[in-house]
Amino acid sequence: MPDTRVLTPADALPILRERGFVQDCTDEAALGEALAAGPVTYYVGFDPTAPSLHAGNLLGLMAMAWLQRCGHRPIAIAGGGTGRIGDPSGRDTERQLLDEATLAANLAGIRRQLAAFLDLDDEVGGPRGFLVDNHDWLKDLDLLGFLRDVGVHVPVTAMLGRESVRRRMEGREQGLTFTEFCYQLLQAYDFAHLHATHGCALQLGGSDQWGNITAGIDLGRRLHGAQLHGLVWPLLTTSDGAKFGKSAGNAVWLDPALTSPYAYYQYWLNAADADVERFLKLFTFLPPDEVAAAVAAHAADPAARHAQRVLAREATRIVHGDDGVTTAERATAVLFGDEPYADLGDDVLAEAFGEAPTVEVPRARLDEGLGLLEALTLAGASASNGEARRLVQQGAVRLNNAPVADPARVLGPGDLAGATTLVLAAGKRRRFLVRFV
RNA sequence: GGUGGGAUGCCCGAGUGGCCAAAGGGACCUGACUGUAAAUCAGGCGGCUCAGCCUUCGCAGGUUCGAAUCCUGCUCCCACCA
Repeated sequence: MPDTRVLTPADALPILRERGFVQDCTDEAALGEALAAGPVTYYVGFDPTAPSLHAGNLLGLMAMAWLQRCGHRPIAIAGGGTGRIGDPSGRDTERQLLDEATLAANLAGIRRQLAAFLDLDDEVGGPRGFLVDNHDWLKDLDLLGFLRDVGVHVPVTAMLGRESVRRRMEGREQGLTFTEFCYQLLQAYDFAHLHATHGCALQLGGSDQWGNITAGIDLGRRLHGAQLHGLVWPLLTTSDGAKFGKSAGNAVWLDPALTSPYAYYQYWLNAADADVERFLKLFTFLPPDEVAAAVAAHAADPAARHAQRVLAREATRIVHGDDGVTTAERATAVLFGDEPYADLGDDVLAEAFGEAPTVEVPRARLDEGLGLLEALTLAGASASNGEARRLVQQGAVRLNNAPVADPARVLGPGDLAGATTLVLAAGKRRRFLVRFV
């Protein structure tokens, strides 16, 4: 249920604060006044080093969405220009540079995903908001002009004082290349440029971006006499210390081809009790009273995980729509029930297990008898037959949802759950389809 | 440039001639409990045709009945000195 309150520009800062997006900001009174005075154009940068945005980008996406709902005007920058350089903040080694084709593909993917959160115009400079690639203006900078017009306003002492630079300079092994050193200058230039060309007055980012953001505010003042604002959200961790946005060590992507709607839904459904309220505020558009209601219902009966279900449903809906939610919930219902699978049509299997990895094996293998261990390895449930053997011996393996305890078990045509398919499970959650063709 | 020290399984890190497929920890996988959680407990964690066998301890050779452990050369890393 989306928030049906009518939001005004003045609501922006209180909402962001209430929902946990504000770790720090520049002069809060001035920022509040600017936002209250009418639509403010703001920007958030996205790293184009991957073909899809991921859960770690959600804070920025949600913050942008709230601001737009309050009537402000978003600019999303895909850092196609700075992505060619690499931000030294928060990393100890020089980043790998990307080639042009990869960057172009990544930008296209990001553009599609932004549409789920923001209402953007197609053309740069549009009134509703838009996506730009900072490569568009950075590529044309000429060195002499840049040094004369911009460089004279940049005190090197400030650049040297930044935490990210100092740490690298003090590091015995690392050092810092000139290219990396200039990264903050380019990002600062972005902000000043967006102010000059589109009236952008606010930059948001993760708290690790604070230095880069204030650098841009400085440059905007020196270059254009502008008063710019900055706001950063906290870096997220989960209560059990795992990295936020990682599932079994893998990133949780927004692209359904990389992380299925089912897997995405499951990520949120598995949120720890201690995290769920925070996540409801950050990653759904539910109004505060509904968040409170979900949390209260959960506290009354933790085993039902009401709050996690609400979180999973709403978060999945934002990215994958109602259809994604339906698919994910249906798959969840079948996968976590404990009926043996028998006499199922292949279409039913495909529907229920569409999310599971599938391998195709020649039909003859089944007719002549296929060893269970080999089947597990073929399906990807185990890395070797030895591992498959261990899984069986530990009682982790189920065939069509019925436990199998014999490592020497041989699969035959009678083990099919449908016309061509059987379902192997390793543990409670990992399912694999084997299709015989 | 000199002098020492080191390179071990996904990561960290023991091991200085046989009892070593290699201690311990982490990560990860599985089971029990539970709520598809957390915490806890238990098992597993090189490969195989698995009570046995095969291949691993930077790389290449050598000594020995037998080497991760000793010797030689090579590659890379670290510390201190200059």
